[in-house]
Parts: sequence; C-alpha cells; structure tokens
Amino acid sequence: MSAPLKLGDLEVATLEAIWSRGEADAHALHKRFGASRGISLSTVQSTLERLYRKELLTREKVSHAYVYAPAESRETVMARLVDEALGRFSARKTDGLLAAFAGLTATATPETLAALEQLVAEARKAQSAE
Amino acid sequence: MSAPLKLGDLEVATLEAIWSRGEADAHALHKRFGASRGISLSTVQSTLERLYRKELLTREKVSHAYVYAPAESRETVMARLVDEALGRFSARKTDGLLAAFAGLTATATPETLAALEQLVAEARKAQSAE
DNA sequence: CAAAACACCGATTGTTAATCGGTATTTTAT
DNA sequence: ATAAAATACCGATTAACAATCGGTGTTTTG
Repeated sequence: MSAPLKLGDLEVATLEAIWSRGEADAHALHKRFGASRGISLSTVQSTLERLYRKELLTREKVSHAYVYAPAESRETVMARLVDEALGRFSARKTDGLLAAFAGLTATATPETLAALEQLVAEARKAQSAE
Repeated sequence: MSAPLKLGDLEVATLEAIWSRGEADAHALHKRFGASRGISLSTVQSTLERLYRKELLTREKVSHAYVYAPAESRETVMARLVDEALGRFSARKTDGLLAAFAGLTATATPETLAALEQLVAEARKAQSAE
C-alpha cells in the first residue's frame, strides 16, 4: 500500500493546471492562479515540491528552474482518492462504489451511462476470457 | 452543500461498529475495540460526540447515558466521501467515477458486475421516464 | 446516602496543507 | 566579468482536525 494519499485544495488545483498543459514551472503556475488566490511564488513552489515528493509530479531542471510534469494521470489520482476514501471501511469496497454510483446516476448524463455500460460490458468480457 | 465531510480512522471504525449493531453506547463500543486499541472510554466518548456533531449519529438518553444510532446509512456516507474526494476536481466528476470503476472492474466479481449493470439499467430507465 | 456510571469541559499532541521570507546559488544581461 | 534577476532551498508559522485523556460535576442505582 502506497502511503495514504492526501491532497489539499491548492494541490488539486495545481495538479489540474499541470494536467491541462502537460507541464509547467512555478512561475507559470503562479501567474495562472497565483494572482487570483493572492498567493506568493514561494507558496506555489512549496506546493509543487510537496506534489513532487508525493510522486504525483515529475520535474526536470531546464536551465536552473524546475519544469514539472504529471507522474500520474488524473484518472489514476482520482481512483486513488476514491480508494483512500473507501478503503477504511471494512465492507467490501464495491459496496461503496456502488453507493457512490447510485448517487451519481441521479444526475448522470446519457453519455455517462453509456460509457458506464460499456465499461461493465468490457469487464465482463475480460472476465469470461480468463 | 453540507460542510466537507472528514473522517478519521477511529471515527470510521466507530461508525462501522454502530452500523453493524444498529445502536450502541460508549461503554459497549469501548469494550468492542477500546481494548484492542488501548483506548480510554473518554476517547470513545469524544469520538461519538464528534460524530454526533457531524450529524452522522443520533443519540438518545436512556437513563443517563447516551445510546447512539446511525443518522446516515453507510452507503450515504461512502457516497459523500467519494463526492468529497472528487468534488475538487474541475473535470466532470463522472470522469473520476468512471476511472474509479475502470480500476475496480479489474478485480470485480461477477456479482459486482451484475449489480453494476443493474444500476445502469435502472438509471437509464429513470432517465427516459423523465 | 454512597458508590458507580457518565457527561462535559478543557488541554495536549501529532499531522498536514498553506503560507511566506530570507539566503544561497545559478543565469543572464550589460 | 559583474551586477542584477530568477530560482531553489530552508525553516518557521498558522490553522484545522483527529485522537487522546483526566478531572469535575451530575444522575442513577443499590
């Protein structure tokens, strides 16, 4: 088990920004939402650093500044967060997922349902193939 | 939006214990896992109190002791936790759920897949009925 | 009435995200 | 080559919370 993943709001926002552009440095991120949040460059750097230590970001020194890139896809991170949220329950995790899904279906779009149906169908196929 | 729900490990364990028995008082809970955790009665009480304030538990004074009961179902709490975990992402939440499901389907049992299929079918039905 | 069982209150500890400033170091522009 | 600018790096602080207890006062109950 990788250490329980915990993410703060700024961390999530940072990840999203990087996912959407592929890569970015502290300077760029700061300009992006540093202003709106009234946050200093240092804060952005610290957040990036934390994300890096959590192995959610990769960094590479270009000249003397770090350029960060995603180490994990958004889907993966989301899945991990869901796992983390439900993992402490003794009940089978699927119960939780089903519950979560049940809540979702109320507002799910037809496209989402179709995608879901597809996923289930594929999973069944894969299963019977084993 | 209810305040963001956050639960610690002891809190989840406590909830589970209460869900499984329908109701319980601090004394019973303490006997249940107080020993294994080497925890005092006070700690159990505090946890119960916190859960009560979070409106996850109901309490009723029987004689002069509180008897706690669930205020929310396990499924509801799990769904809220998932929402909480994914709600901060700007991407459509469904993406995250789909991702979570994708991850799940790899190890899902046939029963789970069947349940999932059922949910999707019901959701579609409900949708077309609107 | 006395003892036991609790609630209630307040205090402490530990963790983690968010936040920043200051200093050292590396670039870059002059 | 130097000065100025851009960054990294480090350490400190704050704030939120869960976990944890002990002590004090109150209500039951024997």
